Amino acid sequence: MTVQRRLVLDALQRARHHTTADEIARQVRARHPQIDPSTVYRNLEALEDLGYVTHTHLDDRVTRWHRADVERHGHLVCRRCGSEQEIPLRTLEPLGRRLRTEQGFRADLAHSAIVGICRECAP
Amino acid sequence: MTVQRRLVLDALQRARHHTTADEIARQVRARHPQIDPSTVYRNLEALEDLGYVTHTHLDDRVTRWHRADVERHGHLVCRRCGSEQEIPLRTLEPLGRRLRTEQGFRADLAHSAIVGICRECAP
DNA sequence: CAGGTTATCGCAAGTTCTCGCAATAGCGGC
DNA sequence: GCCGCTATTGCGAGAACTTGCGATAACCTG
Repeated sequence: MTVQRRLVLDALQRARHHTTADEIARQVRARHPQIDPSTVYRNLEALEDLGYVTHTHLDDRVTRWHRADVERHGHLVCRRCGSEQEIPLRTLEPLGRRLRTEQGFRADLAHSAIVGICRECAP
Repeated sequence: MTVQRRLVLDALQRARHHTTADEIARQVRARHPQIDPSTVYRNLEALEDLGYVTHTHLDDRVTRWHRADVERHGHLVCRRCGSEQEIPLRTLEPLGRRLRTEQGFRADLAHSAIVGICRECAP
């Protein structure tokens, strides 16, 4: 556990959840400008391998990072207005069970948000 | 419908499905090197707005493009071995209905692959 | 605690995709 | 066909990562 790795973890601790790697890099570099962004990116991956952090995919492009100990949950993202909504994993579990029994596939349904049109944007 | 747009559509027609924008740009530029990659990217978006093409997200990072007239289906991607498996949308429909009635959310369950561990990689 | 092995770091260059802008091509009305 | 308007293009710059590499720090092992 190096200094750099500690700083990445601290920044992640401070930001409540769903932070981008870029944002973390910015925070770390605000206090320690000599730390390279690539170090932050690499440490997020390393910390994920070690089980300290996880990432999810909310909207189409950016990866969001958070501590591994926060409660897991699903996401609904509206493709029209961009709103993000959290839903309990319980809602997704029936599908998880089905994929497990029918395909032998162990789905991680919290990993990617479900894209669609939210109630407010529906015609 | 400009020449460039036609070429992008043709390249997409030729590649069976799940092509990357980068690959399409490469193909188009093989014959017409003066066409800029940014034009390809912009045209994929434009063609999507026009309803000719769609994109999905398979593994974590790259966007995959395909013609809009191919049958829609879900994807299971193994995070360990990277294998991709197609599943009928029918399997995902119960969840779609549930999100619709409980949250008023119209989910597009073909848009993002479901990530997990496939049968072969399971311990 | 010295010596060697391995992991990690900072830097620089490379990828892939995005954006702003001036030039231009397509297109409808005359 | 010509004119003017708008959409589209190529180009250059830039954002957001990724990768290769030599230097350095961490960590065994005796």
